[in-house]
Amino acid sequence: MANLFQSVRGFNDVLPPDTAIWQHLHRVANETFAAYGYGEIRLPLLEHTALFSRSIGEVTDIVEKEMFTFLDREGDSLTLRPEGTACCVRAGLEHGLLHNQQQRLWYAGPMFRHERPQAGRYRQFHQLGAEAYGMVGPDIDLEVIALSARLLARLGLRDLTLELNSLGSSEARAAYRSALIDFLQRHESSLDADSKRRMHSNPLRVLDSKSPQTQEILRDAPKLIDALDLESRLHFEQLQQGLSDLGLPFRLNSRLVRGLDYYGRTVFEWTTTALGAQGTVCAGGRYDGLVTQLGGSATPAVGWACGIERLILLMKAQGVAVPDTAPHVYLCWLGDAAQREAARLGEQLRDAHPGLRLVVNAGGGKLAAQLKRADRSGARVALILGDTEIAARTIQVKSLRDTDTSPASIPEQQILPWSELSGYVAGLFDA
RNA sequence: GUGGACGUAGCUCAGUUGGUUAGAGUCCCAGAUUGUGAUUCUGGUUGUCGGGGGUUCGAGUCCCCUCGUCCACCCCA
Repeated sequence: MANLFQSVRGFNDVLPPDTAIWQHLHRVANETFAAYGYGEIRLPLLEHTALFSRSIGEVTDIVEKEMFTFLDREGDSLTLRPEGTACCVRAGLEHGLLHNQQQRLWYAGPMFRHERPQAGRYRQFHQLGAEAYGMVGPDIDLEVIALSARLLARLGLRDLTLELNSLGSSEARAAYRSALIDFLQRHESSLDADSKRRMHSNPLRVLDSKSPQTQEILRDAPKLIDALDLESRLHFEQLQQGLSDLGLPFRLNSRLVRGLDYYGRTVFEWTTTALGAQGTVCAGGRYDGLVTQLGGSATPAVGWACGIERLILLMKAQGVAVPDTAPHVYLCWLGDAAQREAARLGEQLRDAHPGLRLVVNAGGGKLAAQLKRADRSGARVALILGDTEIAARTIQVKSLRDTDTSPASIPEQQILPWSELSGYVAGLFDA
């Protein structure tokens, strides 16, 4: 059947088997951020367009061609947020969170970029981010990286690489930038087309080029690491020392740069080879200039963002176990009297056991059909209530799964008086 | 945004050089079993062949346009 409507391209639904993974991820994120004293900030999806063009950079691809921007009824230019950091700084300034103080914040939610969709890259995608304000030293860089490492580990992800680089102070970077442009101009004829274009718009990104020929030329290019100012070099060395102290392995990558203009000094990425071209799962760095750029007083800041869809793809690829959400119990009934009794018993059991997941059969059906639903629901046991049971104030308990994991094995089928039902059910979960 | 592959039942897919009424498995429903699932057997339902246009006596099959998915690039989380 051809559907009358379908979702907008790159905007996806998340359906029940998958929502369990999303919920698990959010639960783990919540706990991990709490473990480091980070508070959640909830931000609107829509901002004034200028917020992003001023922070991300006028000539970046995001601002030039990827934003969902429109005029509202009053003629104001609004944009669905393409990233969270600028929004977070805006909120921090608006509510006075950043002036002369420290803040540890995190956020999660949808972001919007008008790109050609691909697995792990959608027009509405979701990010999970950390932001720390008001701390200059490498200790906070270390903290946010350790936090990201712990989050990824708690999600059960393996074989990730932490890549690390320093972009230096803005002065050092500006000097390096012109040195690099000089170098690139001398080799312009040998560069690939993309790099020629980027040479002027964002020369640092040429370092990232995938063209082997360009990479060959870049071997003789001036190195960013050699251009670092003394203070940035010290900062970077102390961060590396800290990572070693915590036993967090990393790989120095002098080609690691950022697409967004506001980064300086520390930049890092967690990458995987398991996701094709969408290999970056988490990326971040320091952006000491951003708060000033958006009208606040000078405030150092460092943070990162994870792509939730990519984390979930990776969790699936690596077969990460997610807590079971199947019901514990499926209650079958036969006849009108049993139906009423089943509804009453179901509510009673839910009162007694707030963690219990219990489905009461609905929509009728003969016992075979009800048991089939019970089986397909994933429930561990089915309860059966008919006229015979009601007369005796009992209920039949039928085991639907092999329970070889529990030493006190459940007999396949037994009859329990109502008075013992609650105690029996308690043994089915939270073990 | 650029290049390429693919769209057939709810799901996974077959469908010959264009040829009658488009198939399989699975799922779902019913029965074998008036109250016992997952196994078995029998029967049944499910399609504007992504959409529109064209060529043809005839199009799932060929052509054009369009929408969508995927892969790579670009970019990025």
